Amino acid sequence: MENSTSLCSPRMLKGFRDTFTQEYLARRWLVNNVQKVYERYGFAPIETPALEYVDVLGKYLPECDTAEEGIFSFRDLDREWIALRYDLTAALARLVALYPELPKPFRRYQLGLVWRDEKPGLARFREFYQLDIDTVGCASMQADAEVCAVICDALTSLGFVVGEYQVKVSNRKILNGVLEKAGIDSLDSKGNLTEIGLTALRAIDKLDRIGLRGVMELLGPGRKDESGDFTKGAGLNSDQIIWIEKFLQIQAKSREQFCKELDALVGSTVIGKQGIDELLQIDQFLSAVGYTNSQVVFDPTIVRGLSYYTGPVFETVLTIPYHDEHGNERHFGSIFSGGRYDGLVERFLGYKVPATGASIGVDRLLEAMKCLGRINMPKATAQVLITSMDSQLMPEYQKLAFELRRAGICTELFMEKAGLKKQLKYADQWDIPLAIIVGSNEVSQHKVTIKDLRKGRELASEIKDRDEWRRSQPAQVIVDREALISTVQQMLAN
RNA sequence: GCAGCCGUAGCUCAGUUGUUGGUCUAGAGCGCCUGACUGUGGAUCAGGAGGUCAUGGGUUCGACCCCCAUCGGCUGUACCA
Repeated sequence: MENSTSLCSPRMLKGFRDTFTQEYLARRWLVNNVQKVYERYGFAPIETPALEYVDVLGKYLPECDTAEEGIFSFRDLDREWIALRYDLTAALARLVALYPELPKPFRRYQLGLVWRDEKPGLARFREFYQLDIDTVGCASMQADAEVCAVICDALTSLGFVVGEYQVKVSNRKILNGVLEKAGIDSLDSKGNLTEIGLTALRAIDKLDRIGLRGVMELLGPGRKDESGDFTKGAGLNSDQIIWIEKFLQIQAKSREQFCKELDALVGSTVIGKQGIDELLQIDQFLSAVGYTNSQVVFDPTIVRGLSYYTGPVFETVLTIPYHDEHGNERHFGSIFSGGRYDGLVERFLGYKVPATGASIGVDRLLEAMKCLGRINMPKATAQVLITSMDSQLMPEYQKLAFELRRAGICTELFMEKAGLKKQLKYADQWDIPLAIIVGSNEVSQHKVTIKDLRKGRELASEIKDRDEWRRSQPAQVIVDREALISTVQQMLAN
């Protein structure tokens, strides 16, 4: 035996996962459904590399000659800084800039792994899938409204009904209007967010976690959480905070009503007015095609990722709660988010290219659906296991297997030497629904035995006498060899 | 990054407790393997395999238990383009 200290430990990077069949099939089902919805709107699939130059991703720090934290980066043979992509949007901007001849609007969707070198947590990984949809080169609010509609349709295709999800929409221009109204310089001369504006937006973004009072503390001097940690605030005065509080507390029965309330608050600022107009246009489209206020709602507390959004922002939540291991009621985080980013391509081309889109957190949504019992996938693809208890009969088993496969039935043949008991247990462990048993008895009578393991499992609770149970075998049938395929098809069907 | 809690079998954990470190060559449940059942999974019963008590050092006659360090995990918080 090797000394155990000389063995290599099969360890794995934290925040990375192996995906087994059950989860793989569930993800494939989810992705297929959503992609079909995307295509129904005329979006087309593309793919881009996993690696990009760090400066293209916008993450190069020239003064340090290194990449920003939070991304996986390294140098290649040419000593160039490159990195694994942390989202799909940066690559889309690069793509649009690299192929200016692409007819606009350019409407694409993309499924891909992205990587972030951050602290992993509950349903937070360092490698995960995103499934993005974007329209590039269309400034109309109809494109933004369409994104909301796509989100609703995608969730519908996964079995969610109205009332189980909510697309929350706000607009960065409104937030800027509120800050302006409160006398906060949120934008500098180039239109970028200032430090104080950034801190204020971060505070607002935390509303769902720390509550209104927590947000107010963060807007003012700062906040101490229950662990005793202190977070420095934005240092706003109470008059300024009241403006923001008024804004956050807007509640309206409808999107239109929300815009009215908003108008009273920030309609007097140019940027705020613009933001309200944009929301009204989105409402117009959505209302015209029947997306109700319970599906898409205007919500002042939505902020989204801090830098590149320039207009409407979206965030989708599941309104169904779930219960954690302690029995506490909890809610899933945002599963489908995005917004308008008219400035992203400007970095490459020198002029603005309007763009809007959204991204599904595939793994997070999958996790939620698993929690809710909305996805149930088998552990294996085989529907039938042909047991082999007599090696002399192997040619016959092979024939059975190929007949079933030619009929389109996923079939596995047990090839190892093992007792029937072990083989049936194997089928049971992998959730294979049917087992075929053929021994000398069956061969001499030109029959096959087909055992329904799912049905057997159900009936097992009624077992009283084992011998009796074994003699009667209620979950299996013996049929003519010729009737194999039709019987299997019939048994799989119900 | 900061703070708190934790690390004993494949998994979930017991054992360490305010007068104490010796009973531990360390247990349970689940899972796994074998058999009762020479051709039948899930029930029942019997048996079996599986642990350098995270790692390294220290205190001690003696450490799973006390002290220090390291590593790993969980939770909260910060950051998250």
